[in-house]
Amino acid sequence: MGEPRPERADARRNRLKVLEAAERLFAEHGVKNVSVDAIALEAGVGKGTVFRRFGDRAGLAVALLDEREVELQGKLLSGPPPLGPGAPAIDRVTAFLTAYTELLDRHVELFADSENASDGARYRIGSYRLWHRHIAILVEEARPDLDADYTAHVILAPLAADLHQALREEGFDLPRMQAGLVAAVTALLTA
Amino acid sequence: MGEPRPERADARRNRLKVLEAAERLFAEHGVKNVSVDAIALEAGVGKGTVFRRFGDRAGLAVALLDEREVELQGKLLSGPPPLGPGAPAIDRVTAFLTAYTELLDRHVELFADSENASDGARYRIGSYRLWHRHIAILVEEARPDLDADYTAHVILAPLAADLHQALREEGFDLPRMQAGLVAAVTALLTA
DNA sequence: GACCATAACGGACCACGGTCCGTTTCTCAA
DNA sequence: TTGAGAAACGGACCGTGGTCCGTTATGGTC
Repeated sequence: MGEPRPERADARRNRLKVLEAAERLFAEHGVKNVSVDAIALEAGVGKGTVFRRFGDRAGLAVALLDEREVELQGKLLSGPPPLGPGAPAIDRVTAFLTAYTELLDRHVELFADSENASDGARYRIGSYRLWHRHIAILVEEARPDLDADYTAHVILAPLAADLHQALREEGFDLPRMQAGLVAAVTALLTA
Repeated sequence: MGEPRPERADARRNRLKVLEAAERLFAEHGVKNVSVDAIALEAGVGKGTVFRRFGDRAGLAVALLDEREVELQGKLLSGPPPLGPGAPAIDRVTAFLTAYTELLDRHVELFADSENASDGARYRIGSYRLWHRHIAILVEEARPDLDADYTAHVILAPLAADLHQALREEGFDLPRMQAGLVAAVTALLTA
């Protein structure tokens, strides 16, 4: 890990152009109907630039989600309870699941794209790691007899974007899923 | 639903050739290092034939998994307890999860491929449907106060192949995951 | 056996994600 | 200001999944 050199001016310029172009095209045509070529074109940038910057298509989606996720992360780490510290574990988990599903529901397509990293990149990126650690700590608090690390993955699994999307299409609405999830996880964490 | 016309002789011949070729190549080079072109070539068949028959890459994986899954399905529906009918719901769910994770662990790559149907095809195919219905019935039996339909999806979510794969790579072994899953689901289904 | 409707075949073709590498732009220090 | 080294650019290029449609095999009928 060397020092992270400041971002070069042209790099920053292009990064913003790409993000902006992607947001525009995604909003207009739907995430999955927009190719990376199209984004590069709209941004007035070479395709190689997009990949250099974001790694792959999923990375671009991650970048677009980032600011919304960061907001939630901030609330978890230092916001008011029950999302932030200071409430019982079950309440905090419930608050997290509710907030996350809200976010997920509003940006399913983007999440779906961001989770599609053929290899398991999804489980290695920062935000998943953070959600996982957060939940694991709360599991440990509520049910020290369980395998907190693994159980946290179990709790996060139903938040997969493709499942959410499929269930929406099957007629489930958000409140029903939130209620179901909270009920399940509450049962799980109540000794 | 019209009558399903018997399979034509050449079609059957080619179907078997493709399945056989795929199995061979997958075993030798790893599922994700084998292209559909390569399979068609090895099978001595046009690429179009493969797609006509199996729809897409995921469909081919599904076909390869089919016989193993059918075996488990049979045991669920009419085998001896606790997998089959006649045991308490929790025991049946436990037995199912144990058996399924066994299967999943043995064929992760294939499962991963089969679940990669960019759109949510995964949740629409027969086997998922069947697992879901099975679990939903047992949830209903054990915890009639829960939303059985949705809860069944929650219980199946941790069985996603990409998660399983990622956790294996992170050092979790099968018994640990089985134990964790059974513990979680037991807690969930115990009122 | 000849004929026909129909289903299956197969490979050229396309779009897309991702890589590569010669060219351009930036930064910073002298 | 300039020059050198590093970093970023960008578009030609590649492999892959998936489609299309003219050609060929199949199996029933007379």
